[in-house]
Amino acid sequence: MQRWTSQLSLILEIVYETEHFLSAERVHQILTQKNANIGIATVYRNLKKLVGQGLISEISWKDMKYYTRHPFSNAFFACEKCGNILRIDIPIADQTYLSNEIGMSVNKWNMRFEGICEECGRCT
Amino acid sequence: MQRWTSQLSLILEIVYETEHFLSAERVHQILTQKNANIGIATVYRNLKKLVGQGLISEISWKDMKYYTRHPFSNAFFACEKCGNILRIDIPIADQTYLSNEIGMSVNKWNMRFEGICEECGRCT
DNA sequence: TTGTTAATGATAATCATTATCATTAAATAT
DNA sequence: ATATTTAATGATAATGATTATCATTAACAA
Repeated sequence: MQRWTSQLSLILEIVYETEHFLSAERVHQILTQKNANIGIATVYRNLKKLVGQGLISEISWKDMKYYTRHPFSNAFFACEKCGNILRIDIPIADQTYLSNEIGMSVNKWNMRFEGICEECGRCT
Repeated sequence: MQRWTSQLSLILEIVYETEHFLSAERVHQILTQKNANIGIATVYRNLKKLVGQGLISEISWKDMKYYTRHPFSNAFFACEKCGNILRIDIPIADQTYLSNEIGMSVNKWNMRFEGICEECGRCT
């Protein structure tokens, strides 16, 4: 059976209070800032577990994995300059709309966009 | 300046004659089958170079990178039943349209859909 | 044909992630 | 409340895909 540990709780909390994507290392950083002394292995373990339970979701970009509180399907924008990964909401990202557009029943999707984010675009 | 080597040529050829995604290791395997004795480091190096030149494109899936002859941006549909990965063309996948929709300049995108394909849907 | 230097190949290094294992602490039974 | 069971933790070693290093090779221009 599964045990609800304080570590798991804290990690879930951090992912849930963040709108965008976090790497495992970033989660560990935040934990340290909060004076929670949790081993990096436990962070990796619990993020993986939470994905398995469908509470959060995971994407791969370049050489790392990133996590977000939005389970399942996501659209995200990765800035080529600052490296931030922003979750975005786009109207086309609708299950029914997509199924019609594609002509097959879509259960899950993942859209990755790369470019220059608003902030980086402003300060050329 | 850049040099057109026999190794680069062979690697590009292999990616171009394959419709699906290939890992670096798979490319190396195929090279070996063709009796081309090319070091694995060269395979990685040249795949990366070809991506940089926009001749092929790269995705990250789980813990590995995969390469396809379709440059830059791709839409794929993975059938959960038969496991086939179909490359699809969808009208929403237009650079300008997407940039407007998202509000940031999109240079590159990648869409992965998962569900039941037409054929599998027909013969429930 | 020769000189320059980018590319190669063998392999060591890197680095994100996972496995190991002794110890700790949830959850359950007493 | 206490003891028991065993999943979870934390420190760290191991893994594995990818990248860096460097002596050697081979494109390509002169």
